[in-house]
Amino acid sequence: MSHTLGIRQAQKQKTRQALLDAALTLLEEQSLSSLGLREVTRAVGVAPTAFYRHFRSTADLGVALVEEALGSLHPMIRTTVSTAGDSGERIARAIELIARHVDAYPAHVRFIARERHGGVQPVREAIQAQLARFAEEVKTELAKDPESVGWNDDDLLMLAHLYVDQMLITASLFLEALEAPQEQRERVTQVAARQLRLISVGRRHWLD
Amino acid sequence: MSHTLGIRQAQKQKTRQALLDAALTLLEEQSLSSLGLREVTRAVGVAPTAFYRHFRSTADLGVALVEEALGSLHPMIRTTVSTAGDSGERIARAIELIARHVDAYPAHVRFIARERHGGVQPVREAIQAQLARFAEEVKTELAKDPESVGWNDDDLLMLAHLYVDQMLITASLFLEALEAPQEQRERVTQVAARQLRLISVGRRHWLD
DNA sequence: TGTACATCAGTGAACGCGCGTTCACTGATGTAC
DNA sequence: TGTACATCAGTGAACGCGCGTTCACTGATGTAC
Repeated sequence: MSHTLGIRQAQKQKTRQALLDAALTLLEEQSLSSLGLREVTRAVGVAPTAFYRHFRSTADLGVALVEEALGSLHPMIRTTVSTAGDSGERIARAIELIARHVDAYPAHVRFIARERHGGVQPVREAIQAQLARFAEEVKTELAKDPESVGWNDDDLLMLAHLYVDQMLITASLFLEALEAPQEQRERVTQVAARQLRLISVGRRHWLD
Repeated sequence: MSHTLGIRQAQKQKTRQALLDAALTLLEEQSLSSLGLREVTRAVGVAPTAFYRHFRSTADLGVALVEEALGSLHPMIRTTVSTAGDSGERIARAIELIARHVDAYPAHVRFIARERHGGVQPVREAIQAQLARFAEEVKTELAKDPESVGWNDDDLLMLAHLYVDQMLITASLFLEALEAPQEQRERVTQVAARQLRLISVGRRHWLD
């Protein structure tokens, strides 16, 4: 008994997704706190009142966008941290993954960077919550690493946050370089790699 | 021949400052891209049209706020980096300074964190420019440190950026903890100190 | 010092416009029998 | 399978409101003589 969604539900989801997509596009050039409900419905081609069938407000839509942008990222982050290979390879792989993600979902990345400290409280909180989850997951993976022998919980979490923050900084730099010449993107890659390397050197000698 | 400003100029500056102050207060709960010119003038108690005597637009006012928030920070940052003492003392002093700054100018700090990736391009660019200056200045101070013997320019700038980003992350954490119990503020202090310590360990062993 | 004119920060009315929200509605889809 | 009723995603008109910008203005301050 497979669950075919029903025509009505399927159409509703399609409209909802169209609203999310349109909002994300509009948010490339403004903040959520200035995004108008009418702008969004106009871009989709539905009546303004249709908006209310899906979201209470643009803030509510913003929270849904956080889920869309970050919800699916957990497995990727886990595997990136726990990937095999020596330190240099792991760093290169992680940065490559970030670069690809920014290429594939630039609007999502921009949205998160922008609204992390943005003017809409529920959205800020949703992002903080997801990032805290990331940090916990990174910590769990770090704990399994042989390099973490002798580390206490607080220090592992501290390091996990450092990695998560660094990931966002790097993503944000790639974003700024999206339409820049290849040369600049390579400079970002290099700087990000060196920063991660410095952190991993610090990690290796933490218990000295 | 001291330069007393003249009554007219003095009054004009006073109004301009009142507009900046009112805007900063309003921006605690929204982003610049949704800040209205009428909101600001209403808060000050002048006619909406008076706004144009001082700024072309709210974006223009935002750029002025960047200057106000970051322009005066350069000497503080220079001295913090180049301060004497062992590594632990320097870290504690730097974090103490950040905490005090956030206490003294919370609205400025929030504004910078919010608009660094915000929806108003000229403001974003003004912030990036100031942060790039900070990084250059930190690099210059780092270069004078005996620990930097053997470091090349790229690595020094990479480290400088790491410090600047870390400073913003820490400031932002203190901001979130502003009205939280003292306990949480101490946790922020501890995590920030450990992260800086890890970076300084990495720095010490960079050339191994 | 006094006078006549210039400057210009702030005013207040007016404008057209798009906003968020309400409401009763329509008609395709879903469901019960 | 066919019929009668229920559901509900999307509509369209209407509302009151605050927005940014224009314009000609006022009256205190500044300047030239």
